[in-house]
Amino acid sequence: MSSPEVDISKIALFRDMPEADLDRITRRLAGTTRTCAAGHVIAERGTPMEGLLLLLNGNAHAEIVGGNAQTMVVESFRGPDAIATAMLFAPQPHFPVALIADSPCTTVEVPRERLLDLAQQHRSVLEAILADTGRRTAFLATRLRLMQFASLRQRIAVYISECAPRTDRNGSEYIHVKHSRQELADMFGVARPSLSREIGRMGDEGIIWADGSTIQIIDRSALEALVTGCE
Amino acid sequence: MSSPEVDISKIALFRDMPEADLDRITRRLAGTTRTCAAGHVIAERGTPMEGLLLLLNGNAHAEIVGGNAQTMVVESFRGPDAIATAMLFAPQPHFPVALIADSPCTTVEVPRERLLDLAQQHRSVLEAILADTGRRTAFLATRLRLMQFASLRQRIAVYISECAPRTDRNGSEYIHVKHSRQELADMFGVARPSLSREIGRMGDEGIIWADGSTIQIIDRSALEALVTGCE
DNA sequence: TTTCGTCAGTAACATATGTTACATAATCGA
DNA sequence: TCGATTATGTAACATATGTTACTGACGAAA
Repeated sequence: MSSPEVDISKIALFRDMPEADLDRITRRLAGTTRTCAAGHVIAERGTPMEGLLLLLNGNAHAEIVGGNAQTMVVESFRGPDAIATAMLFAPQPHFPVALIADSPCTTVEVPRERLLDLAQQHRSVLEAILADTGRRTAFLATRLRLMQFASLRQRIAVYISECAPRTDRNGSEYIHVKHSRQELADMFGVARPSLSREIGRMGDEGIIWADGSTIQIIDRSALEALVTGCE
Repeated sequence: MSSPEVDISKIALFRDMPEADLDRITRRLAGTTRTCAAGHVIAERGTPMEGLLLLLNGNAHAEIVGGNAQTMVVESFRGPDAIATAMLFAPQPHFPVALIADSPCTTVEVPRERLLDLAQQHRSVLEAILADTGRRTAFLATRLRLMQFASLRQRIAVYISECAPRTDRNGSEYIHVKHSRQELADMFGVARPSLSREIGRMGDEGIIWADGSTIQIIDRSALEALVTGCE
């Protein structure tokens, strides 16, 4: 393990930090990286957290696992990024979700005390940590509201309107879906056939038209009505 | 508005702060308190946050409001306490939930920059803020998991087993429910008749026996099986 | 006591989503 | 190109919960 593999300068948390400090941290972390093959579990739910987990490279996602095989994907990460910032300082810090590698991942841990030192020394780090935890809290609260009060149809509508649609020459709007139906279903927290059925119905009613990874927006106002209905 | 009404020394966030600093903050905040009558809205969802909201006295609760009349109570606060710590430093800080006064409330706001200063000066404040945000994130994640993967019956079982039961002379365990059925239903995020029905069924099956605000645990192992089934 | 309003239980029905199974289409490797 | 695997659409049925409406119990006010 040589130090060049550790490059934390691209992580938003350390964006405004003096280079000297970055170097010091990097040197300390050198040789403590861990790797994880694609598809494997980086951390299960409940794993105690000793420090801040940095995803140096590779992609991963966080998922909530139910009693049965059902899962819900909560968030996706592309390295380099800091993971689970918010939980690190909770009374008994542990991963609230399972963390799965989507591609080969390299990770490293910054000890908690070290991070606190940095936050006190550098206002930018302090603000970055707090901004990050705030962002994730907002995300979870929104997610909770959507899961509780929005129908699957509404969640689909929200998703589509968040994917910036492109307009072709004929003036019709369409989006390109970057996920399989199973992945979409996991993101929405429903079973795959339920998603297919609902997309089918929305097609029957002339709201959208789905063909593979392309979804065309037929009735934009109907779509917007669905979105406003749950915000 | 005289300063004695502002007493922030009981707020966990400032627990370990030197008295001199406490006094300084208190003096600054004097005269800027706001009051809110019972049942009224302290802050709607989406209200921009300028600073940290301190609930000096009174009780309040946070609720997520759906498109229809449905609501879900997310958290309850008893003053003095700090509210929505986590959101304050998000990119565009705003209340992710609605905040409702349960009894007459007095609140005051600590400007964000002031709080950042304190966090940098006093490690205890820094740790308290981070611990608080972490705690709430964990809470939301757990809540999300329960709402997504646990049936109403399981959520009832979790609730009951979290209410420390008392054992009477005959050895039977019972709990005292401090909420009306409507309040319980709101906490579970379901309609009141659905809750009644499920409690009734659990009674039929000999798991619990509910009589008004008293719930007796008949079959503790069945209850525990429900709880383990969703963790 | 009577009356009125609130709370809680219940039943009938409506709806959303899960579950299972199957057929077809798409993709990929040999 | 072929066969195998995987992804997707679809249908029939099961289940959980929402919705509405009614009833009785209880407590406060007249």
